[in-house]
Amino acid sequence: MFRIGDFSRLTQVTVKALRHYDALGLLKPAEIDPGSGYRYYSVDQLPRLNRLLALKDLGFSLEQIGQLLDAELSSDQLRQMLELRQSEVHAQIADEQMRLARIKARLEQIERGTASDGYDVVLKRIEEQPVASLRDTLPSRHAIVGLFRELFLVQREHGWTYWSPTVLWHDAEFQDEEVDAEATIGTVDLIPAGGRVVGRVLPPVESMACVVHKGPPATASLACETLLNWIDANGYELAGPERGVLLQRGTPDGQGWVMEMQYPVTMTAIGL
Amino acid sequence: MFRIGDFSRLTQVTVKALRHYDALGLLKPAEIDPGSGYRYYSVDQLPRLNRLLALKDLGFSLEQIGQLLDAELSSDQLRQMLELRQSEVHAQIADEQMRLARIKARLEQIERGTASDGYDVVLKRIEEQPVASLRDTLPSRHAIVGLFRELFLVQREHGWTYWSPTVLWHDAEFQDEEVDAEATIGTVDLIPAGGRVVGRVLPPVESMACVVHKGPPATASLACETLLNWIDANGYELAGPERGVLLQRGTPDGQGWVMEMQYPVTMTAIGL
DNA sequence: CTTGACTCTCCTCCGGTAGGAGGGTTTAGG
DNA sequence: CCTAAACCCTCCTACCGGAGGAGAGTCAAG
Repeated sequence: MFRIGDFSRLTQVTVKALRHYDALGLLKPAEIDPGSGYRYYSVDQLPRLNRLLALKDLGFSLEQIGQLLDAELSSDQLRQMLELRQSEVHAQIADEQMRLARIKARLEQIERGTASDGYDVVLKRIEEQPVASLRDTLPSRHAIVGLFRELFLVQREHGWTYWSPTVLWHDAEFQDEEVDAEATIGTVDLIPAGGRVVGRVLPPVESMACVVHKGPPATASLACETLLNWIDANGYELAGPERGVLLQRGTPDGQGWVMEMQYPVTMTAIGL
Repeated sequence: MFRIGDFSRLTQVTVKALRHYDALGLLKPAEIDPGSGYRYYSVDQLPRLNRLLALKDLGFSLEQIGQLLDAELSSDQLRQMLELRQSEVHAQIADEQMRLARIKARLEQIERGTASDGYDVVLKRIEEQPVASLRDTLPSRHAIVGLFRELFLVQREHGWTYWSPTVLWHDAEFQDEEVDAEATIGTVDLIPAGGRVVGRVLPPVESMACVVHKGPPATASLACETLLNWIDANGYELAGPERGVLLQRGTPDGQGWVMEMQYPVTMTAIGL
């Protein structure tokens, strides 16, 4: 019979942990002195403790270990739990490797001196969204202003409430002539059919890489660049039309503008 | 200005989290209504929140993020923190992969039907230990009994207190003739020089793979087998003499014996 | 004016211990 | 027999990043 300190030295398990396992019912001491409350352990308990430690090493929680220790596990059930655990660990490793990729990308950014001040890329889910939409082929990207002017004319005419003016660039690659652009505003009002402005629902996007750009729309190129670098460096690829969301309209002299550039992405085959 | 719920929808960050960041001083709302306590956020706060989220994605704690956000980080300091983080993530991935290996080994054990009932391998550090030692070349492993008999004769003669009778098998490979064996007992008493029994200190072992075997010493072969399988399956290799520690002496009819088999191990080159 | 959606603060919970306060017990030596 | 050191006990708090809920107050639309 060992006192808790001796048993702790024997097994390399801290006294605190042994008491904790006792409290959780995972490893009751062979005997407890009713007078002093001292715990006394016997060598017979070593196998149980070792099983506990082995399961802990496999990453099971103490609660799960409690079930596994007492449940006289059929080897089939044990296998199931192990397989579950295996896939969990797999998932976690994948997670950590992606994190590592992000850190590396960041470090490389610093090495290259591409400061990308204030641009931080965030990956998020975008919900589907009902919009009033006006799509056309434009001579250049700048012409998007005219498209929105036309859209807002219709909006004011019907008195629709709206939010988040958003442009979608439908061209697979960047170009500055014959641009396929779509101007949209979020709204729940009914859009009459037959006009140039149509009602539709923007599809949800599972993975949208986003940066916020403060400044007039024309100065957003560095933001876009940062975003594209990030996407490349982290093993993603473009998976749909780029969006530009106007979060706050500024003044004509360039003050107060805030917009968010959004690129739908998926993992590349390499990343998986 | 957004109320917390709207800001939450905009950024995909839960209301709870936003309040938490406020409490920690990571992201104070642009304005708080003194009457109602309502938090109001502005688009100007998006860049800061995005930076926070980006750092969180890299695995920094909120406390670290607090420093990074406010410290006007020199890019050099940032790089150092990123590199530190990188090595931490590396270490964690290595950890998880070893865990995965252990789980796989366990699953394979089940597949093979090698039940290995009650044998659970534990890796621990063994401290250095002063012992009285008697080493000799034996005709067979069984002859270890005679070696211990001689050792205990000397022990009783001097009245040494002792603990943990331990045998060390010095042969690099298993053999059953001309066995190089060492019988030891832990003791702090002074061992006189000149006799067959000598005093020495067993070296500490960083990684000792151990199993506890209940039953007389002669029946320990399954335990050893389990241990060797485990060592192989988990990417370790033998790194020193095998030890057998007698934890509880039983009766001659085989009742009450408890011993621990110990193999010093190191990672194989592959494992690293 | 009501209703329903929204917000506030404050509390507990998760896991697996670590650390410490405050007090009792055992053991070895003088 | 006495004392000091080492050991043990229980109970409380802290860590991390929130989630969940209670109970109460606030806002906007009809």
